[in-house]
Amino acid sequence: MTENRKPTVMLVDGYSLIFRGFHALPLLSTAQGEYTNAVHGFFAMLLKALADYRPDGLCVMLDEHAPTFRHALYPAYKGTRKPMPEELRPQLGLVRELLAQMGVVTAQLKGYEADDLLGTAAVQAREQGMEAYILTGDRDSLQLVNDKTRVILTRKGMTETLLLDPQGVYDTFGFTPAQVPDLKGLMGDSSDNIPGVPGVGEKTALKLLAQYGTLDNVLAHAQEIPGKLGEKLRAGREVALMSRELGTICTNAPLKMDWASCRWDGLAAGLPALERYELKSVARTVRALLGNGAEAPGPRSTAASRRAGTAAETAAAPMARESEDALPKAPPPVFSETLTQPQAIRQAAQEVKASAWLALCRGEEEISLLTDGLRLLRMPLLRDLTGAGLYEDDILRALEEALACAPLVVHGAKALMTELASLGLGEPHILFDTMIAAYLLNASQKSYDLAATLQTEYGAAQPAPDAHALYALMLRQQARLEARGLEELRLGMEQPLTRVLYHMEREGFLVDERVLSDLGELFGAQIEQCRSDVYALTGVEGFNLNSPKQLGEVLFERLGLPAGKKNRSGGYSTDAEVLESLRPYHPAVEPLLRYRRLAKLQGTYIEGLQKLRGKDGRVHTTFDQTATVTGRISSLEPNLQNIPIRTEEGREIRRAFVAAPGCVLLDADYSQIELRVLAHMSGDPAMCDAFVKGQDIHTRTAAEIHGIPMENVTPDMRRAAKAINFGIVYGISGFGLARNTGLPRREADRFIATYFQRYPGVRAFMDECVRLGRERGYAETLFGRRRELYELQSPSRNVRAFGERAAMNTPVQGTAADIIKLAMVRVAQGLQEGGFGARLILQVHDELVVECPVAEAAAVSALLRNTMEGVAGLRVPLVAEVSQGTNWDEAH
DNA sequence: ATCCTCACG
DNA sequence: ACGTACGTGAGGATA
Repeated sequence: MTENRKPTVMLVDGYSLIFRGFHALPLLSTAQGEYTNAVHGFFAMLLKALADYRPDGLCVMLDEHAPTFRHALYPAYKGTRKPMPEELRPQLGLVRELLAQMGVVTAQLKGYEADDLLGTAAVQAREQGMEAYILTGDRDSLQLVNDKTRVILTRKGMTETLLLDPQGVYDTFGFTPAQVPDLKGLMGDSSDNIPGVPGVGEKTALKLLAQYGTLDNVLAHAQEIPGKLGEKLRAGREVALMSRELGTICTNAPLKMDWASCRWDGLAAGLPALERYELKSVARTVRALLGNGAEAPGPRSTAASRRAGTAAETAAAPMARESEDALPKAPPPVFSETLTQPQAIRQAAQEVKASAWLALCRGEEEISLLTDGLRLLRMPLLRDLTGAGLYEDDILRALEEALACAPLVVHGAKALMTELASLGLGEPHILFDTMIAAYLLNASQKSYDLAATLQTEYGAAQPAPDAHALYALMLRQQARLEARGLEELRLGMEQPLTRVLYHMEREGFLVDERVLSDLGELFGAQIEQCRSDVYALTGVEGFNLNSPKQLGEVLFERLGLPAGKKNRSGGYSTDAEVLESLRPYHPAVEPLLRYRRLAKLQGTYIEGLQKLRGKDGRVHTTFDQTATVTGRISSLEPNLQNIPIRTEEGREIRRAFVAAPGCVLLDADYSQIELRVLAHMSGDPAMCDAFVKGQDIHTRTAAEIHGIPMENVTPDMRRAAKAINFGIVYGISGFGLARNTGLPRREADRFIATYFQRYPGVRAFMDECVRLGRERGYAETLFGRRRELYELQSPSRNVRAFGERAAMNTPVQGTAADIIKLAMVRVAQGLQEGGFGARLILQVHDELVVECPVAEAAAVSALLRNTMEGVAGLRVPLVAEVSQGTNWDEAH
C-alpha cells in the first residue's frame, strides 16, 4: 500500500445485510429449488461496499443462535421476534459457505450479538491505529461512530448507502452517537422488544435528549419536568436504565481480532460456487472487483490464523451435505470444440482471458480448458505450440496472459506451475487443486493421478479426463470437503503450501561438487580396502557383498556363524542388527559393517547427488504433497529428507550442502514437536508441566518413572526414558521397546506400566484415539486432517494391532506435520512481506532450511523462530531453535 | 516388480 | 499363542 493513509477494515453486520436482502428481493431460486435472494442481496451490498471503499481488511460478524447476556438481563429480550421464514433459514448457511470459500473471515461468539462483535472489533482496530467501516442496515450501530469508526448504512434500494461520521449522524438523525443508547433507554425498541419508558416515543425522547443531553441528566431532572411526562419518567427510571443497558453495544467482548487474516483477496475462490448457485451477477461483480483491484492478491490467510486469531470464536459451521445423492453435478458444457487453427486458438485465447476462472486439464495429446461460460475448448498441448511453427508467438502470449490472470481449477497445481515455468510462462493463480482435494479426502491412495482420482470419485462410470470432468470433480470434492470440515485445510494450508513448495523446488540447494568428489575418492578407497579385508578374512573371494543372498551363504553356511532372524522370503537376514550381534564371532564382520555403511553413503548420496546436481550447481528436489498417510510431505529425486547425520562419516556429506556466496544457511528446528503435540492433545498434567517449565523431557520422564529427583537421573536412565518417549509416540509395545533398548522384555513391560501410571493422561488419550478410530473409522489431527483406518476392521489381529498403533501415532505425527506446514506458509509470507532476499529451500519434517543473505541473517532468524513458535497456540510452548553456518552440517 | 537394506524424522 | 514399534525414499539384487 503506497497511499499515505491509515489501514482500514470493513466490519460487516452479516445478518443485517442478509435480512435486508431477503426482504428487498423477490424469492429467487436455483434450478434445483434452492432460494438465493438473501444471498444475492447480501453479496450485492457487500461487494458494492468493497468496491466503493476498498478497505484493507474485511471481517463479517454473525450472530450465534443462542441466548445472549441481554437475555440474562431481560428474558423477554427479542421476545417478539417472529420465527425466521423457512425460505430464509437455509440461505444463512449458504452465505457462510460462500464466505468460507472466498476465504473471508467470519466471527461469531456465543452469548454475544453481531453488534457486540462489531463494536469490539472497531475498538480494537482503533487501538491499533486503524480505521473501521461498519457496514450494516441497523441504526443501533450508529452509537459506535467516532472519529476513527464510521458506519456505512444501507438504505432502501440496497445499493444505496450512507457513510456516516459523527457529524453526519447528528445532521441526519438529530442525535449524537453517544445518545443512541440513551434514546433506546427512553423510547425502547419494538423490534428487539426493549420496553423503554412507557408513553415515551421517538419525538419525546429526542426532545428530552436535545434539552438535557443524556439519559442520566434527564432522570436527574425528572423532578422538574412537569405534567404526565414527568410522572412517566419518574416511574420509568428503572426500566429506562435497563433499556439503555440492553441497547448498549458491548465493546469488550472476548474476541481477539487477527487482522492479518482478515483479507478479501481470495474472493475468486468462491466463483465456482457462485456459478453453482446461479448467482451470475454476483460472480460478475466479483470478477469486476478483482479485475479492477489495484493490489495484487497476496498469500491467503491460514487456518490457524483464523482459529487462533479469534480464540473465543467458534468456527463457521459448514453446511452438512453427507448425502451422496445430493452432490452437485456440473452442468454440461454449452459448447465443446477442438481447436487446431491459429485463428481459432487466438480467438479462444481472448475468451479464455476474459473468463473469471478456468478449469485446465493437461492430457497426453491435448490440453482442454473450460471457461466460466462453460465452453469446453480443446487444443494441442502447450508444448507443441512452440514446435511446428504452426502457432505464432502472439497465441502463446495470449494464452500466457489468460493463464496468468484467470484463477485455475487444475489437477496437480505444482507440476503445472513447473511446466508453465519451463515454457517461460508466468505463475498462475490456483483456485482449486483436485489432486490436493483427493488427498485430503483420502490420504491412503496409492496414486493421485487424475485417472485414479476420477476412479475413486466415480467408480467404473468415470468420465473421460478433460477440463469439464475436472470441473465436475471439483464440485463433488468441494461438497465432500465441506461436509467434513476440510475446506479450511485446503484453502488455508495445503493449497498455499503448494506454492511455497514450488518455490522451494525452484530454488534448490547448492551442492559443492568439490566436497562431494573428495569425499567420494576417500570413501572409494576405504570401500575397496573393506572389500578385500572381508574377502581375506572370510577366505571367500569375489562374492557380491551387496547381495544379501550370497552374503548369507558365506556367513551362515561356509563360516557357520549363528544365524539370527530370517527375512520375509525365508533367507538369512544380514541386516546391521544381525551383523552387529556377529561382531564378536568373526573378524570379517567389522570390515563388512564398515563396507555396508560406506557403500550406502557412496551409492545413494555421493553418486546419487552428483547425478542430480543441475547446471546451476544446485539439486532441485521434488516435494510430494500427497505421498504420506499422516500429512507429512516427502522429498524425492533426490530425497533431501534423509541426508545422513547420525554417523560421523555420513555427517561429512552435509558439508557439501552449502550457502551461495554472500549467504548463510539458517537451520530452524522444532524442539520435541511430537511430544509437545502429545502433551497438548492428551492434556496430561505432568507432561504439560515439563514443557511449560522448559524441562528436558527425557530427564523428566526418567525421574517420573523411577520416582527420583531430576538431578539424580543418570545418562542410562535418560536414554531408556528417551526410548520410551519415542515408543509412546509410535504406539508402544513391550516387545518393541525391549528390542530397541536391549532391555529384557519383562523390564520393558514394567517400564511401560510405570510410565502410564505417571502419565495417566497419555494413556487416556491413546485409549481414546483407538476408541475413536474404531467408532469413526479414521484418525484425526488437531487441524481436522483425517487418515482412514481400514486396518481396524481386519480379521487379522496383527493387522488390527497395526491399525491401533496408527490410530495413536497419526494424530501426533499428523498434527506436527500440520504445524510445520502452516509455519512454512507463514514464513514464506513473512519473507515476502518483509522484502527479504532469504528463501526457504528445504523442510525435513521438523526442520526448515533457509538460504539467507548475510546481512539479513539476524532478522530472518528472528522471523523464523517467532513464526514457527507462534503458529499453533498449544497449551504448551512450541520451541524452535535457529542456528546458522555456511554449510548444512555447521548450521544444524 | 519386489525384496532387502538403510538413510532420515 | 501370536508377531509388533510410527512415517518415508533410494539403490542394488533378484525374480
